[in-house]
Order: sequence, then C-alpha cells, then structure tokens
Amino acid sequence: MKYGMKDIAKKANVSLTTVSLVLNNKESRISTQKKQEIKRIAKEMNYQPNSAAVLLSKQISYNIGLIVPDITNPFFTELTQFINRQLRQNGYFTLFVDSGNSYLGEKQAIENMISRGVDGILLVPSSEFFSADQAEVETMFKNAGKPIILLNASTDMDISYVNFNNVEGAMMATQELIDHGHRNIAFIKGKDHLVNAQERYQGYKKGLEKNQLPFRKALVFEGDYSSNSGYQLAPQILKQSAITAILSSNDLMLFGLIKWSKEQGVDIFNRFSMVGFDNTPYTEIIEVPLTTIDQDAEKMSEDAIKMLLKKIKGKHDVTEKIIIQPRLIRRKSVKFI
Amino acid sequence: MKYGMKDIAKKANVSLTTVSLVLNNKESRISTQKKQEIKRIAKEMNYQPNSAAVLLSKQISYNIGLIVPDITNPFFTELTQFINRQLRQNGYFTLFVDSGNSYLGEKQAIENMISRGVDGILLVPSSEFFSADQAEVETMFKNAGKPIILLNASTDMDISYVNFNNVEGAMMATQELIDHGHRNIAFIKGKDHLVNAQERYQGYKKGLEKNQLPFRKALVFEGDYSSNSGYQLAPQILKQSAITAILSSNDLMLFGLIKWSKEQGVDIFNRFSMVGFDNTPYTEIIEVPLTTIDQDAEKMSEDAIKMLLKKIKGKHDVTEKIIIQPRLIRRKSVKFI
DNA sequence: CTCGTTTGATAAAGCGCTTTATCAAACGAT
DNA sequence: ATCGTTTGATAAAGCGCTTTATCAAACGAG
Repeated sequence: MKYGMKDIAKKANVSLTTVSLVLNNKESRISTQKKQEIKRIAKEMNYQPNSAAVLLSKQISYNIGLIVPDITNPFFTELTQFINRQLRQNGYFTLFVDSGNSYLGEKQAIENMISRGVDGILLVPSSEFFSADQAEVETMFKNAGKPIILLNASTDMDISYVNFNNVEGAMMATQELIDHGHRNIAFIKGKDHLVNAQERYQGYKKGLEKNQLPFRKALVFEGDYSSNSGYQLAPQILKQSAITAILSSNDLMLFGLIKWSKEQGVDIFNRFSMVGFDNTPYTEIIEVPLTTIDQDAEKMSEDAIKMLLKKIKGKHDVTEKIIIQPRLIRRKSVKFI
Repeated sequence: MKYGMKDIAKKANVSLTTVSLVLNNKESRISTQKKQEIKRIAKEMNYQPNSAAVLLSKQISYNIGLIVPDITNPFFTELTQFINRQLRQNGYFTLFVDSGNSYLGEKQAIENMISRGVDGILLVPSSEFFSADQAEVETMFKNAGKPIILLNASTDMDISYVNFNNVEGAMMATQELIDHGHRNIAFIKGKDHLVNAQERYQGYKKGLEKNQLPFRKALVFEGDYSSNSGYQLAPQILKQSAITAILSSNDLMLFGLIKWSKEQGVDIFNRFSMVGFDNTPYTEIIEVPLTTIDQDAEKMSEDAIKMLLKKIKGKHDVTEKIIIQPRLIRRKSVKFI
C-alpha cells in the first residue's frame, strides 16, 4: 500500500542505490534500459518519497515557513494566497502560522519551523516585533541557520526585506484630498512601533508640508489597524466638526468607523471624504466605494519568494532591501469640498 | 550554534540513549540527579529536536495538513484561523494548502502532505471534489494511511466529516422572509455537485412547501459561490420585477450583486429584502447590514480537530458524522413588504 | 596478450533520533 | 558466600533515503 525504494529495488532486481540514483537523475552511468524500467515501476507503485528521510540526509525539505500576524486581515489573506500559489509553482510547500499578532507567537513559530527543517521563512512581522529586543532578534535570526526575510516591513537591522513605499503612498493620498479642496484632514495612524505605521504618518505630514498646510496634532488619532479600533475612535473623530476628510492608515479602521456610523445613523460618506490603505476587497461593495492606496500583494510575494529562493539556492548572502511603489486607486469616497 | 543530542550527551558525560530517554521522560530508572543535569544542559544549549529524525523513527510529525478551496473566502479565512490556533494549542503545526478550488489541487496536496509525514488531514473540499470518481477518492483516502476528515461537507462515502445543517439553515432563512410577507423569493444557488449547495436549495424548497407557497424554477439562479458570479447574475435577477426578496446560498454572491447595483446606480437594498449565508465579517459594514445564516466556524474547527486527534491517537476508527446547527442572525436587510 | 580505462552497478556509512536488548554493579535474601 | 533482583546506564539496530568509495566486468590501446 505504501511503497518505498526498497520495494522498487526488489521488484526491479537492482540495488537500493541504483533506484535512488535513477529517481534523482544523479548518475548517467546506468543503462537507459534500467533507468526506464525503474521509473516505470516507481510510477506503477505510485512511489512517494518519504520526505523525512530525504530531509534527514539532504537537509532540504522544500518547505517554506510563512508567518502572518492575522490571516483575517484581508491584505494578509491575499498575500497568503499568492505566496502559497507561487511557492507551489516552485515546488515548495507552505508551513503556515498565524502569530496572533504577538512576538511570542512569532518566536515560537520560527523555532518550531526551523526544528521542522524548513528551508527558509517568510515573516510578516507583527506590530510587537519591532518593540522586541533588537539584539535578541538578530541572534534568533542568526541561530536559525536558514534565511528569513521580512515582508511588509523595513528595518535597519541586517535583515533582508521587501516593503512598500509607505511615505510615498500616504503622500499621494494626502495630495488627493488636498487637490479636492480639503484642508482639515484627519489622520488615523497605527501604533508607532510598527515602522509602516510611522512611515504612513510621516507621509501624511510631508504631504501637508509640501502644500504649506499646518500640521495639527488634534487631527491625528491612533488605532491599531483593527476594524475594531476604528470603531472605538469614531465618536472622537465625529466630534470635531472642522474635519472634512479622513486619511486612514488602512481600510480596516475605516470599516470600523463606517460600522459605528451606520449604527448611530450618521451619514458618514456625506460628511467626510475618505481614503484608505491596502485596497482590500470589500472596499468596492460598501455604500460608496473607497478610494484607497493599493499595495501590490502579488508583486510583493513574487519579489520576496525570488529573494528567498536565491538565498536558499546560491550562497547569495548579501542582505537585500526592496521597496515597491504603491498606487492610488480612485473610487467614490473623495469629493470636492 | 545548532546543537543535537550528541552535544548534550558529550557535555553531560552520558550516552546518547540516556539523553533521549530523559528528554522524552521515558525511563524512570535514571537518577534524578542526572535527569535534572541533562535537562538543564538541554535548556542551556537551547536544544531543539530535529523533527525529521524524530518523524523518521517515531512516525509522528505533529503536523496536520489543512486544505481549503480558497483562503480568500472569508468563511474559510476564519475557519483557517481557528484551526491554526487550536491545532497549535494541541501541540500541532499546520501544513497549509489553498487548492485553488480544484480537485487536482486537492489530490496533489494530499499526496504531498502524506509524503511529508503529516499525522492527519483536514480537508474542506472544493466544489470539484464531489464530481471526481468516487472509487478513486476512496482508494486515495485508504492509501493515505492517515486519517482524513472532511469539513463543511457531507458524503455517503465511508468518510468522517463535520458539516452544518444546511437544509435547516436555508429553511430558517426562507421562513424569515415569508414571515415578513414576501411571496416571490428568488434563490441564488451554488453548483449542484457541492452537496452543501444542494442542501441549501432543498431547504429553500422545503421552506416554501411548509408555507404552501409554490416553487417556481424561474426564481432560482445559479452561481458558483464567488462574489463574481453574483455580479454576473445581477442583471437577470433585477429584470424580474415580481421578486421582492432574495435568499443567497452565501454572502459573497450577494456582495457581487450589491457591487453591480452600486455601479448601475440601483438602490438594491430598497428594492429587495435579502438574506445571505455564512455571516461573513463585512456583512456588518455594507450599506445596510445583512441578515444572514451564521455557521459557527469555531465550533466546526473544534469538533473536527477533536475528531481527528481521536483518530490519530486511539485506534478509534469508526467513521463519525457531526452536524452543527446553524442560526439566523437578524440585521437590517429584511423588511416587511 | 597485458594493462589502464571506461562502464555499470553496489556496499556501506551517514543523517539525528528512538527503542529494545543487553550489561554491569549494587543489593537483599537465604 | 551465593544467587536472583533491582537499579542505572549503554550499545546497537532501525527509520528511509543519499552519497561516496569500491568493485567487477568489458573495452581499447600498445
């Protein structure tokens, strides 16, 4: 029922070695006849190599670990799908972990994955990741002994990553709002330890500055990227009557805001122009489709995988840093004032 | 940097065997002193067992395969998150594959996972799964040699599963619409090979029947559970002016319908009462929150995991079938006629 | 005809861990 | 003092595959 190389060898009247050599296309010095015979038998028996044994002797598992903070966040969902698909196209399998947005979860996941023999790890770091002790993180990465690269994050540490140009994205969004006559633009930021959140915040400020508009602390609100945090923030934002537009660090928080408004019966789309971040699916189906900054998840996963496989295969061990340019998707949520 | 048992043995001046025995809490006949010493050293060296070696000798990997048709479908996303979390709480890891909603993808995933030594597989079958040759499926499951159970699907085959009571769910939804005075209720069904789709269709019919309402073929439309198929169906549905309510086999197709209406400028919420299926997140944030049938993904994953682990651990090899009761979530999309 | 070389195939060691059978020493009972 | 037991620890085989060193036979050149 479950056949191994030994069974094939027996059936073909050759040695174990020969079978292994043939199935791995390793030695040319075996008669073509036997080669074909062996391959035929292997197919016939539906032979599947025992990966544990292969891993043990070759130290290659063709497994890649993927860690995301929260699979439920549509941006990560999409990213996961791309990564899974592209990895499979390259002959790799995905060992998946949702870290629950915690550094502990990430740490355990990494250790576990390494012990399970993954060939490399793609890590989409949680917001806690960057508040962890930097030295500890670096030793953890070194000790892993396998390449680990960061997605959707930047760092000064000696670690490769691919990230979006967040300040550029936030600037574009801010500009769009300003171009429509808005002057009192609220900003919903994420937590500071998330570098991406900082960068978007910075982009917002830069956007104002570029247009000689004053930056006012009172117009910035802090959430944690969850829909729920947007929900919590809603009353405070609504209270400030000067605000005519909102730029949010991601779509999700805007969703929370919309939900709250719906419950309270306030017509939020009429009151504010809004732009989000991430081009989440569903931003198309809400009451008025959301203008948003698109982060090309497919490109990110392509670049990241290419980078990782290069590290795995070659001894190409320089640390690389790739920045992807975001783009503005204009829909209906931005109006002239 | 990367230590193995041999290193521990050397440092503790004992044999490899002793170390293994101690770290697995296998033999009581070793002095407590040495036990503590060995454990201390192991911790100190941050010893992580090489899973490939463990798997090879114990034939247990603590890996569970999870296959879903499309991680992008919010119901599966949520399910995946629960499964991942609960599996980890039980000391297991998730080998994840998005089958791309194809039988081929599922088949390859299963073979691959088995060859990678998973202890069992949780399969959320694609719509193609049930149109595959039944005998082939059954041999594939037998040959796997590891327990495989189905989620979110039922079957007459000799395979364990946990599913929702779809006919009940659809009946409840239909009743809700009827109770609000609707008589011309459109139904958006899924493809017939998906048993769940059939069951929901059946529930819709039963609901009508129970209220002595005529069933009319002209009011049923067929999609494929994707948001896009709802989008495609929209014009046909809108054309039939008699329709006052829509029951959809899932939320997603309703989303597609809503998107189309938005683009065409038709006020769909005013025109129809609607109820969906799945209680997807985001059904709360659309223009008018959707009344929907909730499928408890958390309970499903709990039951499935419990079932699977039982099979893995004990030789508990009867096939079990669990049906979970759905419930109606009343929101704003159903009005009196 | 002999010897170096090529061709075809295999034996054996190793990957890191588990587990069983075995061994040595200490102990207790007669 | 002797022998069966218990206690503490280890040697060795095995898991399924890869890979290197080795071997035997056939071949070709001088």
